[in-house]
Amino acid sequence: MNRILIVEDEIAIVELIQAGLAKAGYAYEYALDGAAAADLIEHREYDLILLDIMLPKLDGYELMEYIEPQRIPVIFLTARGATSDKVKGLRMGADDYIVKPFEVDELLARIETVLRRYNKSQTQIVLEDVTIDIEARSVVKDGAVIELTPKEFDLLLMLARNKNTALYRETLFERVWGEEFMGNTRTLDLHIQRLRKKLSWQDKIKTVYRIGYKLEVEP
Amino acid sequence: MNRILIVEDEIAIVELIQAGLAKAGYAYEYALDGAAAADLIEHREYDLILLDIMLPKLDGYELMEYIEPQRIPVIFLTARGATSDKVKGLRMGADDYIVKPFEVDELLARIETVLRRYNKSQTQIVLEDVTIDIEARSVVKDGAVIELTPKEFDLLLMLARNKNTALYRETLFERVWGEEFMGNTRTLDLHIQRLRKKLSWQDKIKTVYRIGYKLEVEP
DNA sequence: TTTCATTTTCACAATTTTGAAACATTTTTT
DNA sequence: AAAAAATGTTTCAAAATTGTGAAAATGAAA
Repeated sequence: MNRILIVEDEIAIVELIQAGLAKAGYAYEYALDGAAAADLIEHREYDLILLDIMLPKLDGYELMEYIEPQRIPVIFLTARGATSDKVKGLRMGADDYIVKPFEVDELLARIETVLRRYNKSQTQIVLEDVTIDIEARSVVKDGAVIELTPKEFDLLLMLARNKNTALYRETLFERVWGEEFMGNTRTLDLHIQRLRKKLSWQDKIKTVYRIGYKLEVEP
Repeated sequence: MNRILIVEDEIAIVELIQAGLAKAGYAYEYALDGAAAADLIEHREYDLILLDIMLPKLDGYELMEYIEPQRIPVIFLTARGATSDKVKGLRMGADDYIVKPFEVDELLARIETVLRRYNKSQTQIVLEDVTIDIEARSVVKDGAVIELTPKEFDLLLMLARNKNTALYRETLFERVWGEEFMGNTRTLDLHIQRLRKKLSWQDKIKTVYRIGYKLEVEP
């Protein structure tokens, strides 16, 4: 889950943004002035910062200079809509510049775009002690790489994307193998067993009798 | 020098953009309809595409689907300013979305931002003990120059720009060789082997069975 | 034309993945 | 409790994929 810092002194706008971020599934914190923001940035890790320019104590530009060397992406969020302001903000290293008032949906789409550009977006699925990196097609458990074959990986991905949902054997087979399922083979079972063994997930990959399988992890 | 493609059917706007790009020192070409654009994209290399949505023959969205797998950054440039349009464009994979009429200076600043984030403006890529100089087309490892042939260099660059991502053989072949991949040749494998040997990267250039190859380095 | 570096093809080797078969075990139904 | 149905396990060889060495093709430079 991506962590976002909101730096903004108008509490109404903070609340507006918060609601949007929560709905989209981001973790967030906020700071109401520049000094508080600097403090948070120093002590915590963020994937993205939403930054107002006009702030008490330390303004957005000053803060930007402080953030830049840390290479955390920044979206300016401000009432100053003059082209010269936008150019200044972007030249300073911001990744986007949104003028108030804005629509939350556009903000969310632009956040997604910036995170995607930085490869910080949803290329990873974390399930308790296991991390699946979809782009790298790798799986790490407790810091150790688990080698999976292509079919095993695809199967795991399918289970992971539908965690805590019982999936029909037919569904699993058809989606992973891309061909119709005729029930007289032990192929799917075999792959499930191999996954269970490799991940030590005998307990987490549950058999749902007469239905199929379910990956049971913390929600 | 970065190469930019303008896809836009209003000649007045093309001229406006051209003037800006020229002043800022970019190389550019333009297409007045979607079909012409697709043709250019197929035969030439661009670092960025400025894309109008409403176009004759093939619209911007359709073109976007064609561009996306090639990972060329795109800025939508359009009169459609509704939030839903912006969200759609950005979700499709665009890197920015600018509503007409716009100011050229803002466009230039946003182009700069996108190129900066894609490391397209950078001339060096450093991967642990190896430095790739894109302009000089040279590779240095532990201070010593490694001589690579053109194909080897292009292949390495492709892997380096997508480090820690498993790339399909088809993708690699098509992007490095610029022609369609028909699976019955060992050419790609051979070049991979040569790269591994020359860089002593047997362990870093991983084979991803049934998929392709992946350059695995520190993130 | 000859030369030389580069790229590709070919044939085969080595490796990895996969699923069939046969049988064991568990769960549900009768 | 027995029968039936479904799922789990083990083994192993075929199939698919990738690696490799030698030789041929290509193409630019001398």
